[in-house]
Amino acid sequence: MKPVTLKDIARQLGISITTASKALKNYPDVSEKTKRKVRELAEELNYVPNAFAVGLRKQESKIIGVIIPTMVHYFFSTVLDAIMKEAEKRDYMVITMQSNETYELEKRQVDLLLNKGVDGILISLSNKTRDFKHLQKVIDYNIPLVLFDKISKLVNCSKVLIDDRKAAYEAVTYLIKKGRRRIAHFRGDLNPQNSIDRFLGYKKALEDHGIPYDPKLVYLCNNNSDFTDGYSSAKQLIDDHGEEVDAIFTVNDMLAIGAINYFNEKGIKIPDRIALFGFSNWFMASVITPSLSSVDQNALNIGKTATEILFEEISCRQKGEPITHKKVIIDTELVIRDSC
Amino acid sequence: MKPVTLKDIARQLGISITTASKALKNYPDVSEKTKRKVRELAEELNYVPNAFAVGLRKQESKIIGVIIPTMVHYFFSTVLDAIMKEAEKRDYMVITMQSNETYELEKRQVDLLLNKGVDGILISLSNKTRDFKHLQKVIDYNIPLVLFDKISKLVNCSKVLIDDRKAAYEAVTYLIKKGRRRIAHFRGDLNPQNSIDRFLGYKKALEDHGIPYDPKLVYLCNNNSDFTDGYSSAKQLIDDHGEEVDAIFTVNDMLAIGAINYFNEKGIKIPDRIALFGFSNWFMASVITPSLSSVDQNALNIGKTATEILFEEISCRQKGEPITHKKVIIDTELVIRDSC
DNA sequence: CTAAAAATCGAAAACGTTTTCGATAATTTT
DNA sequence: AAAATTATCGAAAACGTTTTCGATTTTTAG
Repeated sequence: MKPVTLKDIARQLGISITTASKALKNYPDVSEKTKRKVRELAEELNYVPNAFAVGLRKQESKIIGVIIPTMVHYFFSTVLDAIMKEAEKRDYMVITMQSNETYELEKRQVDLLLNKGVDGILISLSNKTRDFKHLQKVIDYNIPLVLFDKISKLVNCSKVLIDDRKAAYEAVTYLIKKGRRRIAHFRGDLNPQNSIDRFLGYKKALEDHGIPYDPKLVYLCNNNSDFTDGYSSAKQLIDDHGEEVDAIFTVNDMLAIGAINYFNEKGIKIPDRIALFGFSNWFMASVITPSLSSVDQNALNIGKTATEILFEEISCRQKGEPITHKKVIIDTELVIRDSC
Repeated sequence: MKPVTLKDIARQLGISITTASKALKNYPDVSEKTKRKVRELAEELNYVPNAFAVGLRKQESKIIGVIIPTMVHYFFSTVLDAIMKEAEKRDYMVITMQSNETYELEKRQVDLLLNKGVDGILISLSNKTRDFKHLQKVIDYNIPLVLFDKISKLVNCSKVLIDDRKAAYEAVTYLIKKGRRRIAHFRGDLNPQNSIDRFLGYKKALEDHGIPYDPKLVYLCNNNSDFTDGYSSAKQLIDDHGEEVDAIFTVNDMLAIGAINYFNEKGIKIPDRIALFGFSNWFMASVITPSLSSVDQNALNIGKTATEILFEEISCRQKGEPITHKKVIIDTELVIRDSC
């Protein structure tokens, strides 16, 4: 079974391919009668335009590309969900690629997407990306590009992100308002800007409320993909400081959950003896006992906004209008649960 | 900045487009000297073949399509991870679509993928899909199709799935071997075959070990996307049967975790007083306290195998060889943790 | 040195669509 | 009835690649 082409329709109706094409596109120089006949036959034969031919001719693919560090992650799969739904609304399809947190893959995937002729690209950068030539290439090719979540200030394009520093500040301030004074922080790796900003927000909240910042209360947790790191850091924290510490703000929910497991095991009461505040509002935060307070990143909104901006730029480009880049900060929200 | 074409290369070297193309494709009727010159210039100019033109000419897209009910789900995002990695190995890209568990979307998305000229399609069917004309269309178009996880016996194509009945049988048998006698079952909706099979496995395990099947111990949980259903069913179970019940086998981990939350709250000891066994081996199962025993579905293996079969069929089709459909059962594994 | 064989190249068609522009036919105006 | 206008159509080029096949040149064989 071969797909139906304009040629088939034209031949059956005894008209030219040109007229058939124009009839379907509702050109004014085709009679109503012919238009009707063409449309009816096209419907009957289930005609769909060949995407390669259209792409070749019009230089547009109706596809956008997305590159994320990893798929298997509540935040990213949620963002992707929003992206796909926005794309679908506009009859667009989405090619997704995983950089696996490596620069080489990310670079290669940008090339692949460009060569596929995608009409726009969304990227959340890998932690290891320090060089931006691959992104400059996208810009040089005049393909709309929007960075989200993991962005870089060095690239001249639209960006959608949250204010990590402010969000962390609010979370820690909440703990302080609840009477906590010795607040530890489990911070993340030094690379991604996010964890630095969250740390800075933590520090600023302490200072603004007259609580001295104590570096001995900050623990570096390198391995974010596992909750054992949170577990062992919690143990270390108790060993180091004993009864003194009354709260922990963690750079993500995984670490907090590791800590909760440790405290549950040792019979250390949450939140009475120690309170916890996570970050990301992972699905799991609502499921663990006690449930975990966390900062909601509004992943759906990030995905939706980034995609909307991308399509604005795509439409500008098609109309030949100049493109103005935007930087949008998505609001975060404190979700308060039993852990504090 | 315009992409480089064969024409550009040909002109700069004073040769024909034909020769340039053949040089890059290593045809035997091009001299080594010309080949070298073409290849060097192509490298220098960063030439990449236009995907539309290649697609139009060769009738292949180097893209496969994937339709899943939802992206935001540990199982599906893991399968997708495997699919994307297998595709990448073969220089293929993946277009993903979400049916959102509706037949209409699934049907529409199949059409969109076909019209995009994808070289193959992987689908995990929506719960609501009862009609398979859209899949028959794929087969009629001679596009390789592989169903995974949520499959249908009525479609003549390759399939990759687990043996739900056997897996449930093994899980319940494990509980019995551990001395449990009154084993309840939280079952899922009636629609997807999976939950029926898991129920049947549960029932058969009881019967094979001389434990009478008691329908009063089976609870229907409709809402799988939330753990409140597991919570309330656990409460109901205790209200109905009190001390009598000593284990629960749940159709998924979400329900088990809801139940754990209830038992933790009421001080009902797990596994002493009641044991639990989940299904899917969700990431969360290892994180909750007590950690949850579960059936691992081997999502990575499902994705990998399905994709491998798809590419085999794609390659057969290209060579004009006949395609033989396969049905592969992926092994599941009991992951024993603290809940039993 | 000629004939046959081999090596090297390029013209042209094809994939299916879109769009420009010129041609013809039908209609209206003078 | 002739001229001008309008309505309707189709030929052809273009998008960039691949592949067939014929043409030319070079090499080898006789």
